[in-house]
Amino acid sequence: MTERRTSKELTPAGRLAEAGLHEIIGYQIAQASIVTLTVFQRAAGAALELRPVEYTMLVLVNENPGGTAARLARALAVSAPNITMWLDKLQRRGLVRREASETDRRTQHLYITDKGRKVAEEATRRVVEAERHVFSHLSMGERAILLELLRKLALKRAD
Amino acid sequence: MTERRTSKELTPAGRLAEAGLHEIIGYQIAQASIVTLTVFQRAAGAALELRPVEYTMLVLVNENPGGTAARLARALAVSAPNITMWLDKLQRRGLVRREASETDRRTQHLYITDKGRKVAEEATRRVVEAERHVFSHLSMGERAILLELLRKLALKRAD
DNA sequence: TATTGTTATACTCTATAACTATA
DNA sequence: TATAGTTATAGAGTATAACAATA
Repeated sequence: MTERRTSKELTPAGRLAEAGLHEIIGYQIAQASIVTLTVFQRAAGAALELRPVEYTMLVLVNENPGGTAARLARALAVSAPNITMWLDKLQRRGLVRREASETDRRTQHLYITDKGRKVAEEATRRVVEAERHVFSHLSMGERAILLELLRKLALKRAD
Repeated sequence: MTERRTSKELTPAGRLAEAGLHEIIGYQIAQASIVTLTVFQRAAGAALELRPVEYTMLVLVNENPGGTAARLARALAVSAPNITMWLDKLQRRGLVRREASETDRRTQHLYITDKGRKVAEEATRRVVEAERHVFSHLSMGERAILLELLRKLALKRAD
């Protein structure tokens, strides 16, 4: 009676009943992130020695030259001491550069280096390609809708 | 030129340009999970002293009485030593119960306690209510589609 | 040989507080 | 007073290997 369940009612791995979690967005997001984190790690993280947060930082610094560490920390929901640590790591590897501000001497402006840009672009190529492959069971339309709804969800973040 | 961007092209928090990440599912999932983790923590985690993984374990054990720790670990992508630690915690609080198997003496069957069931149900009530409120800018249809697509995404997990 | 579960241990990452410097 | 950034430190969570018991 409880054994003959359709796969839609079972956990993606482990085959456990999960009806009570079916409508909980947080659970489905967590399950989905297991996949996306694995995809990132295999496609780009391992080869380029980048954590997800490091990759995101690189891309954001690349697209927002002169941005500050504080804004980066807000965008990624990472604490101030934490962003310092990650920036230290990226700077030691020569991927980003810190520059003292002339107008506000407390802040520092962030810039990506040529090396950093190459790494970021290579990582993006790899991730995009890997996701295209792994998620090929979703149509282009479904992927577009998913991305749109995820963005809408994330808009609920406190600024 | 680069300042007057529509909010759709900026990070949900911090207001940084993110065009290069726009089509990356992993990034959008990560941003969305910042929201859902916060919602969980505020609505249920803090009051009931439950981590997301603990809540999920409770629900899955409740729905799969007699299931084993190994299957639970697979469902949650948690390592074996890790599931032992989490089960220890839940058992110490009297929320789950371990029972030696009679057919396979290596395994142990997991059962939720009455206390554990109450906690799980209370947590679910709180999370469902909180998500309904926080994500009210999504229509019922949009939420249904989002859940369906997330499930489809998560199906790509290796078993 | 492979699997279940546990212990031991080191490592990564996070959270908090305290501090400096500046606005 | 508030903010940007750093340092110090403790704690949470994870990963790995090694192990015992069983299949």
